[in-house]
Amino acid sequence: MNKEFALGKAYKLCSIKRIDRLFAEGQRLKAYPLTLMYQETHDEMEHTFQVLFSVPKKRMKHAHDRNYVKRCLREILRLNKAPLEKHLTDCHKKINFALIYQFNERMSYAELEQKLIKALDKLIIELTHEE
RNA sequence: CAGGCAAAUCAGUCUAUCGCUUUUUUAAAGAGGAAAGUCCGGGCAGUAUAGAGCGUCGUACUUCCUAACGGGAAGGUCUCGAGAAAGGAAUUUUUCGGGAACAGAAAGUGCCGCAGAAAGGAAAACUACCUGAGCGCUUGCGCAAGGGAAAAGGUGAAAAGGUGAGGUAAGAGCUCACCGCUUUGGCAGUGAUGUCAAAGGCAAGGUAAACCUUACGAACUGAAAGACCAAAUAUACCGAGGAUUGCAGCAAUGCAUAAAGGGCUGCUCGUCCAAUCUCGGAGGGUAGGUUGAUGGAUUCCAAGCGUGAGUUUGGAACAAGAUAAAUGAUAGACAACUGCGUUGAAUUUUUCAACAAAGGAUACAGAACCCGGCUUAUGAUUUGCCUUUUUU
Repeated sequence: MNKEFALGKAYKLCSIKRIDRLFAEGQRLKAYPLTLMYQETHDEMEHTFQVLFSVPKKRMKHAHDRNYVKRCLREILRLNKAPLEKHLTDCHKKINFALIYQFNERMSYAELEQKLIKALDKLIIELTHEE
């Protein structure tokens, strides 16, 4: 089976300690309506990055709306993660990052796709700059 | 045609591509009627607990159902609206549809604005009514202290039983009939209550969603509860083994080292204790993981019992288990439904049947230990009842 587009459990950032550290020490990258928190790491991981999706309850009151946005984000990342993965493999880097949705209403899949791809491009540029 | 109430059913299906979670991994399964609000009640778990009382909180017509409830079923009472019947009237009976925080006001305390003469002590005399000491004179009229009187007027949510008659100076349950009320007793009912009879001239108005009284119930916490496994690191503890020195000083001692002190002895050796190092064990326990946690007051079907909520017996089924939290995204098709139109029949407003362009799933909403309820949100269809409007 072609695993090119898979985004399984190993990609998920689950450890509470790592999440705490990410939010305490990580760097912030704004790409409205999304915010990325990212941090280079040396933890043992199967893949080049681990990610978590967050939609604040403050902004989206209903659970079904939050679920919808998270699903869309996950789906888009799944389909568009290739460039990021390639870059990280080339540089021999590993990162943890969080995707935070900072908008008060639901967006369509197409809109979100556009925004997220932009954000990922920005992230790659930032990572290059750091070197 | 529109609106309201009640009940029932459903909450899209299929295909392709790329994915997610779980498990017994060539495969199978994967959100709701409210998963929601977290408002009640239980299970489950931990902690506490001799018994009793006070306090606090909750509940409040009756009986029943239930694991339990503040939930439900059946019944009762009162009350509101509409209608009908009896009667001269007061009033009573009855039908249909709603509503009730529906225990106690004769244990005690508090409160009852404005209006009104008087609003709780069985109160109160403004107008009008009756009587009239006395005064004035035109001698049968006027004024009038005081007294009688709750019948009429007026005020109020409410004026102290009602209607009719007798009675009286005028009046009054003062007396009588009927109605209502209260008390007592009989009968019916498991009971709330109902009904019949007798007695009482009728007495202590409302407010308990004011304090309060009475009866019944409640120990507290909450799945982040609780139980278990357990790396790394450090280690009070246990066992085995190693090492126990160097420098300064007469010595005490000081310095160094991971550590090198004390008992037995005059001293050395030895041995014991302590300290220290290495290895092993053990314990608690962090990261992390397992469990709790999905087979149950379960669901469906049938039969019996019960007015009913329910319940008993038999048979069948296993139906999400995630944990920064899965159950999705994209594209297409189908279908419920709406139906521009076309054809046929009855007919010539229209009705019924068939075909059908086009539109076409859109509402409320996402399990977080599990159940029973309640409440709220909400799309569509069907059935029943009620109301309004228009047309014939």
